[in-house]
Amino acid sequence: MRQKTVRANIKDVASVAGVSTQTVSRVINERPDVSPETRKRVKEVIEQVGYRPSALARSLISQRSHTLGVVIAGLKYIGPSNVLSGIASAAEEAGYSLLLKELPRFDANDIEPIFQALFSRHVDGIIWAVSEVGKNRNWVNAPPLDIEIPLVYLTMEPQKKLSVVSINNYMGGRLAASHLLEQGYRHIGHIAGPLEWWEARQRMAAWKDVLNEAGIEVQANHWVEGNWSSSSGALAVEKLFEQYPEMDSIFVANDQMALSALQVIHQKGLSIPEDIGVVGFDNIPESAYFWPSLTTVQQDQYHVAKAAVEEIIKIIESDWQGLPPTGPHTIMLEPSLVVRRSSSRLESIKLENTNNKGGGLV
Amino acid sequence: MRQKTVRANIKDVASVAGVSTQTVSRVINERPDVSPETRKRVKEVIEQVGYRPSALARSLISQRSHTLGVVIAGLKYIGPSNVLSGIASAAEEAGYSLLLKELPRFDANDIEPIFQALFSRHVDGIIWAVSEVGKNRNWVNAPPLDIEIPLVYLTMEPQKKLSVVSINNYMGGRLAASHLLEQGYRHIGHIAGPLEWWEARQRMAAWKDVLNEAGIEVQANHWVEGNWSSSSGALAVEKLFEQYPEMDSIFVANDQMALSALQVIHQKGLSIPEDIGVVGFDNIPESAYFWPSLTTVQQDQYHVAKAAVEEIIKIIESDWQGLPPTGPHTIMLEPSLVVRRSSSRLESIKLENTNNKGGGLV
DNA sequence: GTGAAAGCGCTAACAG
DNA sequence: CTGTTAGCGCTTTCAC
Repeated sequence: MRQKTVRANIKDVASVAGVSTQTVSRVINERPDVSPETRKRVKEVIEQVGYRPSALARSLISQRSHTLGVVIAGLKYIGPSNVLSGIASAAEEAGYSLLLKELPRFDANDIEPIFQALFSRHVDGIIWAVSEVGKNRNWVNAPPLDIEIPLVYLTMEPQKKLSVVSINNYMGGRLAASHLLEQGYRHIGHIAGPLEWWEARQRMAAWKDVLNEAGIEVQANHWVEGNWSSSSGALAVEKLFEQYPEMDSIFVANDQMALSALQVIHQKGLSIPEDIGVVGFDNIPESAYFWPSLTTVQQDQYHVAKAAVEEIIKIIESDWQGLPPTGPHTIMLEPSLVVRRSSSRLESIKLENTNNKGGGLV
Repeated sequence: MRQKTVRANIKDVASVAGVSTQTVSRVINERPDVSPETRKRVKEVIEQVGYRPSALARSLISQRSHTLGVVIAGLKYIGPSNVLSGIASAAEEAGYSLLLKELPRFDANDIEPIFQALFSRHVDGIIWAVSEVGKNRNWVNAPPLDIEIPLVYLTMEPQKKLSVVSINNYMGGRLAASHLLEQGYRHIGHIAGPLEWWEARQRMAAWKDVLNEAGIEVQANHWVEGNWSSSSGALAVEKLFEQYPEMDSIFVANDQMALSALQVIHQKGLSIPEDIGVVGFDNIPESAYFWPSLTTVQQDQYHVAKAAVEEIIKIIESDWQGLPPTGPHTIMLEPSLVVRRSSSRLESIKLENTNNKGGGLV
């Protein structure tokens, strides 16, 4: 019972204006070779009948959709949604639309239908914005279909043959651990993210390296694995206190876990940062209002996302212009440290000097 | 310098299989009227040449894209991203793709290009998932273009002629205020969200009504307006203490502001919930780990979103089947109260009885 | 400057 | 059961 199309099409415009469809086409594409009068008349008719060119028909013939596929997971978490926000605004700015697919899980491996759906809608490129977790990158060197379009990955171990854009998690971990050393802490524990995650492994490796370089031996009882959630953080910190009683500070792999760590430490009657220093990772907006305000590593997801969009559009445009394909790039953005109360044992530290978002209540 | 199309199309399949394109079409659409042998052969060829039907071409001819437009704002906040997550999974389940547009601001009013972009890509329906803020609904009764496709709004004042899906914010506010009364608090202050927001007005109105019904007079100095952010919450609570010294509890319009309220109250040396009770709104995952854990109103954004998708798909399918258009619906989902430590002055209260997400550390 | 014809990849309608 | 013809809405030759 499909109804006949109601919206005006190029033919309607042509016949009302008394010209051919080609002429209308020329007008809407702002081509030079149309006489001013004709152009004016056609434009009026377009206004009048409310004509809107069909991007679908255009894509079909031009083989370009000006649409990017975005694959993401965990939108209910703040990180991925920041990423998506960055992708959306960068794409908008560049005149591209976004076709969104959310994976049901971070380590979903049934990706073929995803690619199918995106290909069949002729996206010009794909941004794979799912963090590297477990074996969810197994397919990258043996893709499910021939991927003949640009593909940029967000947040994964750089690989020669792939375009990857990521925050440098390892450097972030180093910032955190080094800072605790500078503050005079020497027994620095670690609450890791789930080690299936590349990001968690990087942060942990940095912590180890920094301590080793300072001549401090890292032992198996000095760290515990969490799962990013606040509840896992609470369990982890309890365990850490048990197995590492000399501990005087903790580098926690994200702010959510750090939040519950703060709470457990309070309950033990210990004071922060005097007895125990705490540093988190992410700089979620609330962390400035934790009690005490949380020192943390700032990673700018929004700009990583922008960089990814810019990269993919560069590739698309250049290979549409027949330019030689630029080889795959790796782009690593550097995180920064936001120093707040939870780690500031030395009074000389100036708080919030790396962050303009308004200070915590110290 | 556009390259000739590389991907196999229906003609290629047809000629390799030695049948007409029509037969191939019948096979990919699982039509019954194809002989088993032909079907088998065609399917083999499809496999072999890696043929993927073009959704674009199909949409063009069938006038259906199986794509939904989603317009949203503030993706970097947790609420909107939860909403989007719900929309994404419900759409996926129903076999629809999503074309995403993020508005640069909640009260953006330059919506015509948004509609253009969505229409020109022939979306089957639009979910307007931007909260009602200020005058950003001015256009609903005089749309920028003829909107001939289903449109469902999320989170706005119900209107007779529109399909609206929302959490019942007013009831949420009532739950919060009533709970504080039950706990024996009598001087209940309020930190409102920005009153440009419909949701903020609803929550505030409920607070007023509940107090009035209990015979408590609400005065202008009993509330302060914030802007949803933690920093505004800190300022608001300071101001509230000044202008309403007898205050013994606060209903805060979201959890972020409640977080900084807790912090300020601590700094004043007051104890929660004994001296001051606090109730928030949203139930963000961290709120169970605030200090003390936060009583709050749970609104299930994810399910609101699902309801919206189901509603719009119902409309789409029914008017594609030529059924009489079902009139616009209003769907209101009820929030629930999650009782935690920050408001539990009476010991008899059982904590966390309405929430299965694992308790706060009380 | 402008138009006619062909076709992007697919499906509806009708033959046979 | 299967093929032919036409055409979705647009753009790209190539005439005139």
